[in-house]
Amino acid sequence: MSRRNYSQFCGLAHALDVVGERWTLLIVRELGSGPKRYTQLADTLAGIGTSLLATRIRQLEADGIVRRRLATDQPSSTVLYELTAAGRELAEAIIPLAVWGARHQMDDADVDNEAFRAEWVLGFLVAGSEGVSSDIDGMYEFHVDDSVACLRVRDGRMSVKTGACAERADVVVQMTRHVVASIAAQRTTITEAIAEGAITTQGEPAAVARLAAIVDGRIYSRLHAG
Amino acid sequence: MSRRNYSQFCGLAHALDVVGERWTLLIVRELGSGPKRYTQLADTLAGIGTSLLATRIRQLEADGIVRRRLATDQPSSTVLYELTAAGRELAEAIIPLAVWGARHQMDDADVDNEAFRAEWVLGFLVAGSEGVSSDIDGMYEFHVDDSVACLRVRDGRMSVKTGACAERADVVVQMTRHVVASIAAQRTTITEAIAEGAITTQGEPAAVARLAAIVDGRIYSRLHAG
DNA sequence: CTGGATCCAAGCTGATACTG
DNA sequence: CAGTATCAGCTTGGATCCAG
Repeated sequence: MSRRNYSQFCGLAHALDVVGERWTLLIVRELGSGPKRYTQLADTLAGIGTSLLATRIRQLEADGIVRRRLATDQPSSTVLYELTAAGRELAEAIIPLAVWGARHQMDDADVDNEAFRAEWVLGFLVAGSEGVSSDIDGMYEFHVDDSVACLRVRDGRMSVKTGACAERADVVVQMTRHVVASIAAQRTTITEAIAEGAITTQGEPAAVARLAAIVDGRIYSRLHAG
Repeated sequence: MSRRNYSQFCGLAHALDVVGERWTLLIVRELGSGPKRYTQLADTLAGIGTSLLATRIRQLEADGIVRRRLATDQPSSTVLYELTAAGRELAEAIIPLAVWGARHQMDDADVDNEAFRAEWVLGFLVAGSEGVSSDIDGMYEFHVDDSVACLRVRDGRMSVKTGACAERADVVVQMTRHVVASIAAQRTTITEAIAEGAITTQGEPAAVARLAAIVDGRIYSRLHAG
């Protein structure tokens, strides 16, 4: 009944005792961009199988990382899964790992053969809140191929949500996944890509420039630090 | 032959394709505190089994995270495993996850029944280099129960090594694992523990105070941020 | 000291079928 | 829609023994 565990008095070992099994961290990633329904998770996590997904969610609930909630605005008794406070901290804690993966383990060959979502690639922009000055606020809508996600910056913190922005976005940008791949791999910057026309933008030029500064500054301070 | 993979164009998914299997990240953690021999790894990672360890090391080598090297100062042809540049970046990227685990998933009940090493608990002090002003240098030797590790701070960066400091340490501190557990869980600070006599110190009072400020400041800025 | 080989147990995948 | 149940087949992991 009790899961396999490492039995080491070490933060990493304890973290992996809880979220080290296959699929578990990807579920946390999914819920990091807003509450989701069971079938939404099953769709996005292609290959998990309904039985294993149910098991993983149960484990995450038992460990206080995920909470189930009844959607109030939905017609029937639709269940929503959302992160607890500890779960949100976990979702932030894995961002450096995601950035590492984007930088070191993703190459162009993958782009066309893999599943893709805009919110997955926005994730690495949310790398910590301390770098963004708290007077920059904004809603930025990203269209990558046919996928849409919303990046919100407020009070020096960033958050990502699946789908279009709820309110009107300050800036709407459109690009292909190949452009995203180039930026992730640091072969180009968002500023360059906009200048070259690889990214089309709608919105005030000042707001666009602000977004570009955030993203490029973020990427460089993060990845060129080491 | 090729490993199971998630097939998602996402940094986290790609990172987990490479280091998501059981034991892999713990091997990276071990090599984060200095190069190690095969048997050292096998000893520390109790339960892994020699065959699986060999497989994991081979995978990490193939993925450019670990490199093998012949120890020049050793008698025979002893092999040493060490992290590559990408591996060191990975070791840094998983520190927030380790901090999360220490904060949320470790409680007192574990302390006596689990394996323990001083370098494991020093790991969460190394949480990023940007917080330490670059004029603080020092070598701090930690004795926790019978385990010894060395924390070095230089040029605003921290690093952890297994065993006693190579050079003479500025400060030597001695404590039990229970005190470490209390600090990790934020039930006390290192400053308080020293004042109460739960930690004994050797070295100049000014250097001790500097260490205390580093550790306590680091913990609080990291964990009270969210 | 560094692993390879082996055997068995545990975990994962995929499919299908069934319930409130 | 939101799961649970089951089951066969495959892949991984664990433990022990053994070889260069």
